[in-house]
Amino acid sequence: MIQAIDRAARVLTSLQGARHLGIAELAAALELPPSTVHGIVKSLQSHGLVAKEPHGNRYMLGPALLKLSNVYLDTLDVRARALRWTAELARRSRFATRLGVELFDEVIIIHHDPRPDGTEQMPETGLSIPAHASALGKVLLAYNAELAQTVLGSGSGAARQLRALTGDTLTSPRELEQQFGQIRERGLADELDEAVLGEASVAAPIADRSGTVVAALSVVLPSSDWPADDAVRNALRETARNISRELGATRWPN
Amino acid sequence: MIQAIDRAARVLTSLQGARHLGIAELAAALELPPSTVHGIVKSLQSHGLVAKEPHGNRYMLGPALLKLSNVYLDTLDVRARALRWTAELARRSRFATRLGVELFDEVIIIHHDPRPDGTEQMPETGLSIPAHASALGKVLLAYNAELAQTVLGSGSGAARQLRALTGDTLTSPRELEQQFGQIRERGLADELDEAVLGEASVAAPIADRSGTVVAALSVVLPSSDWPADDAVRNALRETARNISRELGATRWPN
DNA sequence: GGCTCACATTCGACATCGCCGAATATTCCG
DNA sequence: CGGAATATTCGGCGATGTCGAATGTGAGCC
Repeated sequence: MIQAIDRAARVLTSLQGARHLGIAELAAALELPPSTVHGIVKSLQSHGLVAKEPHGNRYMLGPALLKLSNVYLDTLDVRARALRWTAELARRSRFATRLGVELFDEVIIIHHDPRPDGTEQMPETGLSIPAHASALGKVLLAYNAELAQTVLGSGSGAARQLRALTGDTLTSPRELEQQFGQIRERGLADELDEAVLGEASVAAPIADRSGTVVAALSVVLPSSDWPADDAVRNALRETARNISRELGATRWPN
Repeated sequence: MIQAIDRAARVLTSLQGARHLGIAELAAALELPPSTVHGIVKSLQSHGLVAKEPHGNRYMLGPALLKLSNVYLDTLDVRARALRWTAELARRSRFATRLGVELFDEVIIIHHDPRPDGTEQMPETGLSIPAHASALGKVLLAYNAELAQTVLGSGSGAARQLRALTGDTLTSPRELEQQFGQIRERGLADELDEAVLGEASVAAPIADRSGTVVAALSVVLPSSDWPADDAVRNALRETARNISRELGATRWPN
């Protein structure tokens, strides 16, 4: 791990959490001398990765990130191939759909089709949700033991507490692990009020050519509509299968 | 400029251009030994800024960029305040609108309202366009001499050629500079087929509390509808003014 | 309006940290 | 199954980034 790059990344992460920070604040956050932080920030700034706020002397994330992230989305094969299918799923199910991939202990939404009822809804692409608190995340965890290991805690019976987002968030690794067997069996994961109150979701795995689960697809429904009826669950499973097939998968988990 | 961070940023830029690259290809692009590049890439990877492609051994941009860019957009004051206004402008003008900020010699679109005719349109947020080939860019250049300096070439009468995107792109710094006076006078910049054939646009500056132009707003119209009629031009100017006012500007350029 | 303080920024010397070449492991070809 | 191209690991030398002190700058207070 190259020290300077590690520090630079931590600067970006700090700004991600705090939006606007001065050199001194950053220095405190990273436990480094201000002059050191200044050098890092200047380097990042010269590439547009951070920007100085117009008239203050604090720094914020920079516009280059937007360009990079746009290219990132374009390079994702899963996403490109999934778009048509998810739109169709949203239309048929009358619910919003999400496509997510893993980012450490979170799921990041790489595509979102709003619920097709004509209401204005905030686009969710780019949002990230703790893996253990979402149907998307549970799918990714259930099919990736290594990831589950790192998220749920170090190995054996460690009763590490996970972060609760609502009163219904499952915070015990054991409870979650118990769900994984069922998820693998049914090819679907459920979640009810675990990330956002009033919101539930069902997710299915998407596999690539090698059979690895590379993404998850979910439909999001009001908690009052939970559990989703079989028509929706089947449509979801079918859609995930079709996307997997398009990625070259010959067998898939569900 | 810290060397390691500079190199890391150049890795990201290379991946931005080429989508997928192996260590050897990256090493060639940056003119560095492969082992050096490997260290850099590994460091970036450990923060999710680059990712190894699922089964090849090439690297691509990573999901952390998406999360960062999402926060970047949330951080932008101009954007938050402009949203309501641009939606209204799109509705009234019946054209698509764009909000852009400067990123070196380009304009990056930080918000896009699709043309409200119900057709499916690709979202343009995150797209970047060379500053000299867009109405948005011309506005930003006209009101920022320092920026114009660096984009149009080093000072005096250097006849540096700018990149042509279409046959109609203005590639001579002199021609562009001549437009700037008019732009400042009218508070509007025009562009016709200079970035994309068949597409024209008109843009207006957005100023902040200190009177600095921090963003530009444009309406995009089919070339066949150019020049935009006065109703549209006035609505555009009004909208830009309203946004500026909301940012605390007491005087604005147009 | 002047003074003070806190913060950002610059600079240079020391020592650390990352760079690179060679060796090894791995993957992808034929 | 063999060979080549590529990714990856490792360690010693030296360039590079780090940090403390000095300077510049702005804001807030009396």
